[in-house]
Amino acid sequence: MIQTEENLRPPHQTRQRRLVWEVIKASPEHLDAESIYLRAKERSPQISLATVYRTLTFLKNAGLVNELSLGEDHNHYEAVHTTPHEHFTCLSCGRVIELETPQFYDLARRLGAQQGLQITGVDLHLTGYCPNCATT
Amino acid sequence: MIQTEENLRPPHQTRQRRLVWEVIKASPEHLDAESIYLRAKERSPQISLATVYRTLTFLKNAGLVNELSLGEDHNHYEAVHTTPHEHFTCLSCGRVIELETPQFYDLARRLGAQQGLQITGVDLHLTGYCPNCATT
DNA sequence: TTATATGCAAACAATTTGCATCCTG
DNA sequence: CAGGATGCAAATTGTTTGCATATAA
Repeated sequence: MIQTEENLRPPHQTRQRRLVWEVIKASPEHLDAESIYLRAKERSPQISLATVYRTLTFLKNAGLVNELSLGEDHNHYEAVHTTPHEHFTCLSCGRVIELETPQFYDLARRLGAQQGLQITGVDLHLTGYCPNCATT
Repeated sequence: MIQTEENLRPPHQTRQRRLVWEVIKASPEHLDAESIYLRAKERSPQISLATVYRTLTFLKNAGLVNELSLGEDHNHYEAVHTTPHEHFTCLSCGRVIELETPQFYDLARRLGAQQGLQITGVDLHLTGYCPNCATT
């Protein structure tokens, strides 16, 4: 059926959706679907992994959650920050560090504009060695 | 067996490896494994997808090929350029544009250093609208 | 000749989907 | 009560692996 003002309804507010969203918001790290599932399960043992994935899609569309590709074979998720930021992964210990460097966004927009590109998203993933692991 | 100077042999030079490498070098776009497989198959019909994947791993380790995550559920591959560059994906038409903007690398190294990070890799993926699709 | 590379098919891991049922609004 | 959301299991997709055979050096 075509969605019209008439029949369009707001999405349902369910225990599972609230739960997944709370798990993501509560975590300082970037969880993958499995971890979100396990944490949600602690509070709602019947929740299924499929629902977690469906909810993640829902939250992404709602603009509440970011999906991250950090070079692994599965994705990670984070609550959308008010301020844009980047991710750094240490090649030695695997730690992921967040950086708030708006300079990248300015630079991206500026350089993009020079080529006629309208930049709406900047996804920067840095790799290298963190202070603990740096060789020098 | 443990690899020593004694028993270490150079990798074999096979038709399949040459073929996969030529396909990648010859393509201006960023092919995925399946596309590489299909193109290689035109010239060597018996080649298998498994060999393509194994060769991609081999070429990555050799530093000849880059693996790209462009937001899809599968990876893309490109020959390593002499100059670093970034990728831009148009959200409207899907076109991928390459940008050569060393500024990002300088900025990344500079900002990283400020936090004690030794940056070895900069993976930047821009999204937005290309000149044809820009709404202005 | 001998370790390495290949092809095939089976195994895997992450994610998606069909369907019957449940539940929110 | 009606349409959306869930749970379960099965299906898909991208990628990897075991093993017998073929091949480069």
